[in-house]
Amino acid sequence: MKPYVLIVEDEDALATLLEYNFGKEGYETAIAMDGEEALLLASERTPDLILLDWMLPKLSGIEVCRRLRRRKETSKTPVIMLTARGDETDRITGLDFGADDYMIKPFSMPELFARTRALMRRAKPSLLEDVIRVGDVEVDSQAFRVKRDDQALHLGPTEFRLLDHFVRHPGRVFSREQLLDAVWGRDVYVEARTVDVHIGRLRKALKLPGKGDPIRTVRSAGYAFEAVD
Amino acid sequence: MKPYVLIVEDEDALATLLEYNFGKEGYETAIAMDGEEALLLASERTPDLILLDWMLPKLSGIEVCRRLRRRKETSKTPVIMLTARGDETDRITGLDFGADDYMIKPFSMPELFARTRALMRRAKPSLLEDVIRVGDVEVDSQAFRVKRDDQALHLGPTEFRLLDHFVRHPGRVFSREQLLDAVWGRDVYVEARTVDVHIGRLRKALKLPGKGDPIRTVRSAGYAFEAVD
DNA sequence: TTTTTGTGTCACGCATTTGTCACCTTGTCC
DNA sequence: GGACAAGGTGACAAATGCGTGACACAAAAA
Repeated sequence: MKPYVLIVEDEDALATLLEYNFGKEGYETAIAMDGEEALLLASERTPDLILLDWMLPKLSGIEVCRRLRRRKETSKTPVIMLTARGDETDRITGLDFGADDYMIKPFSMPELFARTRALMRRAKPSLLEDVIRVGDVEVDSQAFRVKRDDQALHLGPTEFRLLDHFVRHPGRVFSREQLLDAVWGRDVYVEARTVDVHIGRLRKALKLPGKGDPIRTVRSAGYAFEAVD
Repeated sequence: MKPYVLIVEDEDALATLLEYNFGKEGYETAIAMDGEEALLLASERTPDLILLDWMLPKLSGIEVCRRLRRRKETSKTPVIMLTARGDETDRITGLDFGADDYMIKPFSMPELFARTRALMRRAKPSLLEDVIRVGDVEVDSQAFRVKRDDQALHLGPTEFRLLDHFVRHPGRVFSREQLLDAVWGRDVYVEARTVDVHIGRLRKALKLPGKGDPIRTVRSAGYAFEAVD
């Protein structure tokens, strides 16, 4: 559903400000207060964008960036460096340590959003698009509408978010835990089997006479959404 | 919605002056200080008009113009070139690089506004109009009048602003918080549920015998305004 | 002033949605 | 086939979200 932004910043005030503004702008956020926590959170759920402070306790921003790049999942995740004026500005400008962009504090929120969107558009355009089609299924996340074969369907909120997530990552298999993280949120506790029930409900809602089931069950692994015609 | 003007100008003083004057004239503005930023901003939100300096760092105005024309969204966006006297005036006069008009610095604001309006009227007349129609609902934001099926309706101020906002973004779902921001203002504190009450009042005010409800409730997400007949 | 109109909250009722469980079906491995 | 594990699903109580009438208060009009 929403793009997931990892904020790595040890200044409480700035971290909170970023979280507030990104939340309002429609992003899901998580905050890491130091480099180690950042790597941990990033491995728990792959972020769609990372805001990375240059000066950090435990591990420097550069080091975090380097390690993120070494991992397969985050090797291409957009990273925006946040630096204070004077932090070896020239080296930062080179961006030769793997960041995609940088902002010098203090910066304006609109500009940060602009760069954020630009980077995400480059990396994962589907995250910013409003209407996505997979096979005969069309999801409009701006109007909150779902169609199959131009037939409007009614989904509950959770089913909608679930489908939205699937449709943005077509073909990929998600475990129940991953789906819980992505659709329900990291903090709520729900039984893993609850996912099954919602998958069932989503299947029922997407059912059309003569049409196949676009959700594939991968035994002992999870579920995937695939195009059918 | 105000027309959105992208100002591409590297001279700080002129850029600020343009922003100030266009803001006062009722336009939304953004400033790009070089060619790359211009392309970035233009892709971020499609402008309704572009003021483009001829001499720019990184990418020349001509090159920017060419690239804008290549993109689908900006292929027909009006572009006014701003040139200093002597900048190969003859070639510029040809306008063969894709601009729609040009002004030689220093120029007079009223003349710039006149050309701006002329170009925008040609490209997108609806932006200059005050009355917007969605389905059978007509809103005149200048005269503060609302009609449905040519039947004049009476709305309170808040209902009017709410409808005005909706009508400018038909089909899109807005959360209560977004509506509070857009209609009440970012700074005032009102309960989110207050939006519900006003939605109810707006619905009642728009009710006409035999006519459907143009406001759609999206459970756990917000409200959207849609054309009905 | 009195009257009218508009605004923001609240509380109650109702319908939908949700998470969980229990029981059933299906798949897999020996 | 039998035994076990994993997935499907109907049922249901609880939670959630929404619509609305009522009300107090403020601002504007008369």
